[in-house]
Amino acid sequence: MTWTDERVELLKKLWIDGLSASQIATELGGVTRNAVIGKVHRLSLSGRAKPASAPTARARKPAVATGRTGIAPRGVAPTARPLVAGNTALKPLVQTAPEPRRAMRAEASDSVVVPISLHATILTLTEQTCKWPIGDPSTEDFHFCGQRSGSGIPYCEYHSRIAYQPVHDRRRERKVMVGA
DNA sequence: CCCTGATTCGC
DNA sequence: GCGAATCAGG
Repeated sequence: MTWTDERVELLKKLWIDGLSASQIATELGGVTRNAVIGKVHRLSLSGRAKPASAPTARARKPAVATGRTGIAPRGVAPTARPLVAGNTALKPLVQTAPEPRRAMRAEASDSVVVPISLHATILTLTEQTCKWPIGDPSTEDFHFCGQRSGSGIPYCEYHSRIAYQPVHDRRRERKVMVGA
């Protein structure tokens, strides 16, 4: 894949919007997150909202006897305000989020431990983190479970039990949904 | 483990 | 210029 003007523009937009490198890579397609990060640096777009943090010295190699000696100073000028982004992206998703209905009357104390919330936000969710909504979407404390979920499964083991309540709730019908 | 971004350096 | 490999941190 080549970095066409359009792709670069989209990259800039998404990066500024606060998406992670991997998310952008997925969005663009044909590139890895490393490619995205590399490009971001070449474009000097790095450090998008770092008010103040320790310089955290970083060096990949022990710097053996190679020719390099000095460390290129990296002047990071904190200028623009953070401008926090992301809130708007939460709305649409929330509406689609499943309702945690009180279906779990059985305490589900089988063997599954009630997961403690990791306070995952829309930005920290991935394809393998539990997307079970917790709290009131209209309030600040709203978040997602965030537990590790199985590959491709949207919820952790605990919430999957709640989400996928078997229809045969001891009723006479036994339309087993086999197949998958 | 999974994920983040940062950096280096062979290509 | 590009980005895999690697690092450091959460």
